[in-house]
This record gives sequence, structure tokens and C-alpha cells, in this order.
Amino acid sequence: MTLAEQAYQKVRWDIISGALPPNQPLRLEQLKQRYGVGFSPIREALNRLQSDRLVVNVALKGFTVAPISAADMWDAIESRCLIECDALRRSIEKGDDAWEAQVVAAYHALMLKAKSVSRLPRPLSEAELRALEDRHYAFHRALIIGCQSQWLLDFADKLYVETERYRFPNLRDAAPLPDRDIGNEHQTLMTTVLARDADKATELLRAHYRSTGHILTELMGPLTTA
Amino acid sequence: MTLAEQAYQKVRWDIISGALPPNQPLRLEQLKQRYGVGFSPIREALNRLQSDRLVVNVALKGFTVAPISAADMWDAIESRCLIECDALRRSIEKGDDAWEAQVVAAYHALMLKAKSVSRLPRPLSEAELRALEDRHYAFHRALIIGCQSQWLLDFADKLYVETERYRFPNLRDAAPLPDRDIGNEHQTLMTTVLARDADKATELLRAHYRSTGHILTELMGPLTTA
DNA sequence: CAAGGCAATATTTTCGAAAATCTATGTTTA
DNA sequence: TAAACATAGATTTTCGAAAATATTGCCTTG
Repeated sequence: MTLAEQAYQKVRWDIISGALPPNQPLRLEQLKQRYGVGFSPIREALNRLQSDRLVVNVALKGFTVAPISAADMWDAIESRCLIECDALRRSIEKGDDAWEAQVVAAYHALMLKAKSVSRLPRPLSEAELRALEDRHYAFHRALIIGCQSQWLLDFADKLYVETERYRFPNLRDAAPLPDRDIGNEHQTLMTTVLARDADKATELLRAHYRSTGHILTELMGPLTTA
Repeated sequence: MTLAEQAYQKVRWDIISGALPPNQPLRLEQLKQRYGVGFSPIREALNRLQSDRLVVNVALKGFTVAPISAADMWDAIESRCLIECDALRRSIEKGDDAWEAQVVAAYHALMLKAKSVSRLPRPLSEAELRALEDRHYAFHRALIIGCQSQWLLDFADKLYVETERYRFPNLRDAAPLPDRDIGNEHQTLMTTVLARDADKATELLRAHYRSTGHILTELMGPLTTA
């Protein structure tokens, strides 16, 4: 893997996880030392992150971590509903046995990790958070991967990352994951998907995202200007 | 404007217009001379174009112009239907007077240019093509700009560019724009939008994109493997 | 004659310095 | 005192060379 790719992954994670908070100026010299690489890989990483909308860049004035706001969160959530619901519908229509197997596997991997993590003391370590995060992503991606549209999958990826920026900071110090997350919504969703009930599945997915949004809106509260 | 930004615009246009054909290897040294800038701005431009899916990059093996295929074209078209129809619906619901005025203005600007261009000899000059292209983009963007979702607008932009890659090569040497393009579909669409008939407008938009797709599929014919 | 390895070439990736640009501070002047 | 200008500092942008890596062609060897 090239240095630029490594830098991209690291900065991306630091932004999602909140180590680099919203609106933080990203001085090139500083990042160069922090990640131990030269200017070029850093610049390349920052450029890629810009099209992920994780950093913003004004010409000749440098990069900063993209701001967050309740409005942007809801924009991302609603856009995600639109795109993933359509992708899920197509997956359910076109998905074969291998796809079903992948969904089941991803679900169980997520649940296993979620349960083991729920027994750990807070705050969770960076490694545990990352592992949980990866499996959560894998599950949601497995649902829609049968849609046979690279564009929709790309868009879903971008929106997933964006929404994680809001979900994540609340995960680290949160009490053990509430039953809502572990048992109910994900399982019901998977069952409905496997039953090939597209209407109900998309409705569940939409409700899942929106309820998460409402909870986060509560938690953000006065912080929405951050 | 920075050199990187200029390089980005130029390479982007050269790919859309077909001057740099699909699968063409993009040697850095070569591009450096072609656009008269150093390595860094070129690399930055190429990186941005990669996330637009106009170029592909395999690590340590360089950049190439992204391939095209009928399958990819239809993926882009159908994704565009999904996203723009939803955005159009929201525009129609939320758009104010200023939005309506913008739609009307963009439509007339497009028609004016289309009519003047239709009287010009073929093949059209690069400048005329660019001007027509800009107004076509402006019209379609005006329709959905009232949707109040930056994410949907971003996605629509990406898909617009992608579909232009297929439409454009047929424009340069084509006979004067057929009546279908000039008079009928765009005007009917605008009228319906201004009448705030969301159901009919989205159906027209969908039909507009799909019929374009069918025509292009015909024209591509055996070239789909290119 | 084919297959594997080695050297030569081509290309990308990375780096550090130089140039260009912006921001902040202090000085002068009306 | 306030506004305008000039200077100094900080930061980004750009460049060209050096390092790292892949590809190609040739030679050796079985």
C-alpha cells in the first residue's frame, strides 16, 4: 500500500472518530509530522477526503475538517434512505443464495462483536471501536450489495461515512449498547430481507435510520452549532 | 485559480469530450507537457477525477481514462432517475418564486443557444460545444436546485458528468439537434414543473433520460466493448 | 526450444526546497 | 483617533530531482 493510501485511511479514521474535531484547521506541516510522511501523500489524502466531504479546502488558505450540523446530518440520513432503500429493493429482487449467505454471516459477525463489546469497560479502546465499526459497515453493505449498481453502492458508502461522524462520538463512552441496537432492529431487518418482503424491509430500514437520527438529534441538542 | 484547479477542468473536459478516449493510459510526464504544469497539480487533478470516476488508478501502475460500457451507462441513467426524480419532487414542493424564475431563465438560455448552434456547420467547434453543454447542464441543475439537499445535488452532478461522456461524442458530428431535443421534451418538462405537477414531471424526467439512453444504446451498438 | 532469472528501462511515488500567496502586526499620516 | 499602508511571518502551492517500484527484453540454463 502506498503512503498516500495509508495517510488517507488514518486521517479518515481520525475525522470519523473525532480525534480531529470539526472545523479543526489541518496544517500541512503539522500533519506531516503527525503521520510521518511528506507533503505529497498528505495532500493526496486530503484531496480524496475533500470529495468525501470530510475536509473542506479553500484555495490558498488550506484545509480544515468539515463542519457538522443537525441539518447536514438529516440531509445525509434522508439521502441515505432514498438510495439504500432503492438498493435494498433491488438486492431483494436480484439477490441469489450467495447474497443471502453473506447477509446472514455479516449479521452474526456483528452480533458476536456487539455482545463481546457490551461486556467491556468504558471507554472502549480504539481497536474495539474500529472492529465494531467495521462489522456494522459490513452488515449494512451486505444488505445492498446485491443491487448491481456501482453508483448506488458508491453513494451509499459516502453517506455511511458521513452519518458515522455523528453516531460515533456517542459510541465511545455510551453505556453498553441498548437492546434496541443489538437485538431488535437489525435482526428484524435481516429476517424481513431474507423473507424477500421488499416493502416491509425498506420501511424498516428507513425507520432504522430515522430513529437513529432522532436519538442523535437529542444527544446533539445545543451542540448543533459545532 | 490554482494550477491544480485549471488542470482539473481541462483534463475533465478532455475526457468528457473524448479527446482523451476511454482506457487511454495517462502518463504523468506526457500530461505534464500537454498542460504545461508540474507533477503536483497533475496528480491533484487526477486524484479528484478518480473520485468522479472519470479516471482509474491502480497503485504504482498509473492512471488511465475510465472505461465505458453500455452497462455502466444504464447504471448511471437509472441512478440518475432515482436521485433527480426525488430531488425534482422536493424542488417542486419547496421551490419559491426565485427558483421558478431560474428554471425559466435557464430554459430560454438553453433554447437560444440550441437554435443558434443548429444553424452552424458541422463539426461544431470546441467552444460552441462547450457553451451548449454548459447551458444544458444549467437547465437540468436549475430543475433540482430547490431540493435543499447538498448530497443529492452532489450525486446528480457526478451522474450528469458520467452520462455526458456517452451523449457527447454523438453531439459533435450529429446533424442539427433533432426536434425531440429542442422543442418537445425540455419544454414539456419545464411547463409541467412550473405547473407544480410533481408526479407528471418526475415521470417526464425519467422518460427523458431513458429515451436518451435507448438512442445512445443504438448508436453505441457494437462499440459497447470499448 | 521453453522457462526462469537478471539487468535495463520506464513510470510512479515521494521528498525537500523555492516561489507565491495570505494574514497579522506595527507604523505613518490625515 | 482612525484609516491606510508597508513590513514581517506563516502557510500553501508548485516544482524538479531522487528513491522506489513495475515492466520489458535479453540471456542463461535445463
